[in-house]
Amino acid sequence: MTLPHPTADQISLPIVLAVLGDPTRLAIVRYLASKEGVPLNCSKFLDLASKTNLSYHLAKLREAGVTRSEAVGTSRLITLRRDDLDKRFPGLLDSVIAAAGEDKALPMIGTADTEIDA
Amino acid sequence: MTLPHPTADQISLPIVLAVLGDPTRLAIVRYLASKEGVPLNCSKFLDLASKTNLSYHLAKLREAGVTRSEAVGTSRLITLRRDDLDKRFPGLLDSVIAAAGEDKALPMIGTADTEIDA
DNA sequence: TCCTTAGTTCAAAAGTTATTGAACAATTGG
DNA sequence: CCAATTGTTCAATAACTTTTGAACTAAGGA
Repeated sequence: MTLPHPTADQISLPIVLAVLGDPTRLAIVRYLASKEGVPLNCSKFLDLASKTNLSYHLAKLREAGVTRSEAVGTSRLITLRRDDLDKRFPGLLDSVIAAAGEDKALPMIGTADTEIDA
Repeated sequence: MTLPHPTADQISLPIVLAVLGDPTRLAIVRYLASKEGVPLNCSKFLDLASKTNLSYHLAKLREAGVTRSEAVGTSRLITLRRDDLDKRFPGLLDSVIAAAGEDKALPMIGTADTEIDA
C-alpha cells in the first residue's frame, strides 16, 4: 500500500455512491468483483478508457475507498476493498455488483485471460 | 402521476447511484424511507435547500426513478419507488438506507410532525 | 375575483468532473 | 547504461451539475 487510501471509517457513503455512479468506474468494479481475490493491474481496463483517463478513474476509486492500489514494480495491483466496504455499508457492494452484473448498458471488458496470477 | 417518470425497466443503475451520491438527495431519500407509506410534499424538505433548488433535486430523483411525484392540488406528493427499485436492484435501496441512517454527515431534516396524513 | 400557497421554469453564474495530450518518473530486462 | 514498459502528473479544455433569483402557473380559499 503506497498511495493514499482512506481508512475504513473515513469512507463516505455519498462519495462511494457518486464514484460508483459513473459507468466506467462501475464497469471497473464489476470486473474486479468478477475476479475477486486476483489483483489486477491498470492495463486490464484499457478497453474502458485511455491510459490517462484510467489513471484518473482509478484514483477516484482509490480515494473513495472502493479499491486498494498497491505499487509492485512499475505496476499497480488493484483490489476491491470488500472487507472495509462490507463493514461500513453491509450489503451495499453485493447489491451493486449483482445489479451491475445484469446491466447490458455498462461497458464491457474483453475476456482475454492474461491476468497476473496471485 | 402527472409528471414524467421512467418505467421500472428504464431505471438505470449508474444514474440511480449518481443521483443518490448527492448528500441533499440522499437526505431526502433517507427521510422518505423513515416515513415510508406516507406521501410527503416538497415543503418537508425546505431545511435542505431553497425551494428552487429543491425542485431541481426532486426532479432528479423522479427522473432517475427513485421517487414518484403525484400532483394533488397545488402540492406534489412524493413517495419512494420501493417496489420498482427492489425489483430492479434487489437489496440496493435497503443497504443504502441502512448506511445513510448511520451517517452523521448527511444533512438532517427537523423532526416537526406536521406531515400530511395518508 | 383577488390573494395566497405550492411548486415550476428559465437563464445566468458558479462550481465540479471528465477527457486529452505532452511530459515525466520508476522499474525492469537486455 | 539504454530502452521499453507501466503508470502518474500537469495544464488546458470540454462537458456537465448545482445554485440562484426573478418570473411564472395552477389550485384553493375568502
